[in-house]
Amino acid sequence: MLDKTFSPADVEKRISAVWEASGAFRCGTRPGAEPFSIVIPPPNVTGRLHIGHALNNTLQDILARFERMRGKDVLWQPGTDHAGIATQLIVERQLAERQMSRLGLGREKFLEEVWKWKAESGGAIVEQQHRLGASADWGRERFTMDEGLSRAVTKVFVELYKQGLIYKDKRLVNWDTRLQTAVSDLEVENLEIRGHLWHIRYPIEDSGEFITVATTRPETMLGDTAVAVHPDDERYKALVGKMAVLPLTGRLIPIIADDHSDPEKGTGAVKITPGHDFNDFEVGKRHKLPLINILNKDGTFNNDVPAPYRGLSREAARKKVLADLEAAGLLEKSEPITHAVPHDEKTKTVVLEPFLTEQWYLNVQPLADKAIAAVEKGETRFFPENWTNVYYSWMHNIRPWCISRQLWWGHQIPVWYDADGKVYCAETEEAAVKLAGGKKLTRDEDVLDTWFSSALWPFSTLGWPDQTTELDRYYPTNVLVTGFDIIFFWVARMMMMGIHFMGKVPFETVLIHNRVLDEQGAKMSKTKGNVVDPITLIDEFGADALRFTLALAAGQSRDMRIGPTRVESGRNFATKLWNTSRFCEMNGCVTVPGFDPAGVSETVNQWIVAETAGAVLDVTAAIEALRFNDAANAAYHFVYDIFCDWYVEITKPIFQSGSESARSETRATTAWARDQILKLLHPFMPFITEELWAATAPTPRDSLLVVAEWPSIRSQGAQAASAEMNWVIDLIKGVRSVRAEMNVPAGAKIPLVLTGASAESAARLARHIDVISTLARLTSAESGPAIPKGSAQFVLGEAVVALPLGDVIDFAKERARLEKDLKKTQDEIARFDAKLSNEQFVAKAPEEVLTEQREKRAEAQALAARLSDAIGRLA
RNA sequence: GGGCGGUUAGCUCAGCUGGUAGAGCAUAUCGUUUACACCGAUAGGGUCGGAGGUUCGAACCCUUCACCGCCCACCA
Repeated sequence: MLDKTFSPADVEKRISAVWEASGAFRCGTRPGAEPFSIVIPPPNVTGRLHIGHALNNTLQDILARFERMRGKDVLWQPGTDHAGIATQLIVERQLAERQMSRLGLGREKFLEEVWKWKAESGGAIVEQQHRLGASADWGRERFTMDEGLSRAVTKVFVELYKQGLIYKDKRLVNWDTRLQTAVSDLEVENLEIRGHLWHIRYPIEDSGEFITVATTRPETMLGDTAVAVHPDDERYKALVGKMAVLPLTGRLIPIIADDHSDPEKGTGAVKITPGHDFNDFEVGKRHKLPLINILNKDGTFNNDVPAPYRGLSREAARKKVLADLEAAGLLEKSEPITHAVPHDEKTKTVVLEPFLTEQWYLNVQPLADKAIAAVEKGETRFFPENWTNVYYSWMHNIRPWCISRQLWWGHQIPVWYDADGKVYCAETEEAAVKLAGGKKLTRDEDVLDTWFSSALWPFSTLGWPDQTTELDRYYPTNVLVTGFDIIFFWVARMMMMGIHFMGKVPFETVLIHNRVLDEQGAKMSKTKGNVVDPITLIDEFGADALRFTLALAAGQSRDMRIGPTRVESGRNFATKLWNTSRFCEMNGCVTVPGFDPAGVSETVNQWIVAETAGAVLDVTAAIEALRFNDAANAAYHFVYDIFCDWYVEITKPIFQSGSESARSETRATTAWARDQILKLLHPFMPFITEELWAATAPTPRDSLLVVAEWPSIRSQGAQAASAEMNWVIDLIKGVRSVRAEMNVPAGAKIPLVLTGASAESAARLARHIDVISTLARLTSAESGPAIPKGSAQFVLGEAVVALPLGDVIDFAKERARLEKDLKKTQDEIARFDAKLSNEQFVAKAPEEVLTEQREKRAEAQALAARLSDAIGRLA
């Protein structure tokens, strides 16, 4: 017997264990079956599941479970990412709390600490994925720093190096002054902030004149090596070639002409600081200017600036430079402006500086060309399609990828140097030493960008570089499910690496899902404190409720809003499902082995079979089309509006007073329909459906629901049955509506007379009299020739339904109600007439539209006639 | 500066190839009839952001404007 209420917590825990023990999530157990594979976007191993993950994982799980039920050999590949910077930062912070430091520990000890932290916290997010019900092949879980994946990383690096695509270069990078590592362009976020534009006078050598430059970063003037003006700028033509005296340093710097200078901006003269500005670096190269580095790695000023500024932070230096310029009378003015300043994309802090360092770069251009072509050829498709443009625009403007990081946590670069600094790139130290002819070598200290290993995920997790059977069977994967924020970071790079190393795109479809916002539509962030924790939601409402809510919200728009009130309605739906299953159980609706839905003879059963078949088609088509919201909606509508509201209600009088054969057929059909519902909902709500699947069967089922067969239904006589049941439903609805408007007490039973009815309608009434009487609360229901006095009336098809209410009826009210309906109908007719008398419309509209309009007009006409007839009879 | 989304019922959103709008939540009224008050019945509620245009016909196509949001860019 099912409990009175559904308690998700107990059930989820138990069912999880059952699935795990059954091996249902394992790939490769269905040898002949068509493979279907998805790789999970690996979350940060030490992270926590956030609502975005919950959405992402839910959608993947829906696909995995759906395809598994359709008989495919499903591999959903799970795993986690080492997340270099984020993880290293956390561990450094923890060390700081214990008065220890990374540098103090040294590389080896520090890495031990990180591994320890990974071991401690690394299970958490995977545990959370389990709680969500993720049906990944957990036995195959991978970590980007696993031995096998590390081998893939090394091999890829070495190959790319040999191909000349990886090289070392000394140029400006985005330097994180806090972590003291390079970061890639993608990790920089330009944020608008309020600042000032300072106008500074640079004296011209041997003259009393000045040239005024405008800058938002006055402190960098200490590293200026030129002033640039536009070649065509008449104001400054005479000054080109002269020297300016750089204030505070006394250095002489040339005034040069360069297109970079924009006469419209600032003063039209721009200070050039090649060591600390990307544009100026280029200008410097063009004009062979010296490059002065004025910063230490931590962002403080170094010894190449005049003594008073040495050791100052950037902020302090700015203050002092401005004060000193002011004192020297060289600060002309400052105007407040808002301008974009590079921030660290994760922490939103101003820790980045353009900084001259030597780094490893990957020339991605040739890989990008192939990756673009693959999408153009349709080998990989984005869904929704408009994300293709985002992919293209970035790929078309791709720049060399800075892949080295000055961190310790990550894949150490497989490069060794001899005493002369000569490079030996090899997969192992032994191989490098061999290359070097036995010389003593030291390894490159740096590690690779985290995304370098993530880029290999679709094949490294399948065993590459070994030629495994999994690689053969599951690559390329079918669909990648991810958010738009990592199209560049991850999707694009997987495309490039996949094509380059596997010769094939890594996935056929890229499903870009919504970004999750809070209920007010704000981006969730820890600082704002509006983060919705999916685990809290699961605790409160159950995993099924959360999943269903997420699926329902997963439309094609860019964002979705999620919060407790929405999940609550998902919970209510789960409860509904639970309760309707209890109803089935209480009425002895037990699955009948070998039940043939096409063989039922009761009209209502034929109807529910047809409706079920329709729902199966809708849900199936929607999931296939990756339209999760449509799929969830179709299932919801069927369960709620068709099964619970009508079928179950209609079966009540049958169970109570139907014939033995009708009752037994209806029991079997109800059980069957409930089973189909459990199947349809399983991808969305796996726990409760699996629980009900077992609990509603008197003897153990042939299989768990998770591996049950996805329904495909044929039904017969559907159209006639549907027409009949829809007529019955409309009749009941009509009565209920009149009762409500006439304020007939809910407890009061009333008689019904069907007048002007066709033989078919009369027969329908007779056939379903029990059902109609119960659901419409009638004392009697019969066909009759005339409308009794004192009747409320409504039109049903060709017939008029009369409800003789006697004293209860309020004639004024009834008249008003009917007149309102009549008015509405007449307006409709007028609209049809206007249309149909429009020659243009008649001439140009397609025949079927015309016919349809004529039919609708005729219907409305007939309805109007009956309504006015009814009104006439009231008098 | 370039690009992309969005603007539909009080709120959150559907509306796939053009035939004058749907759901959930919320609201109102009624309600304990064999599951379910995490419920049921009934009802109200929209000039589909504005303005033009194409069309017999536009929420849907085109132009333009407005507002909101996102992404990219070498914005001193």
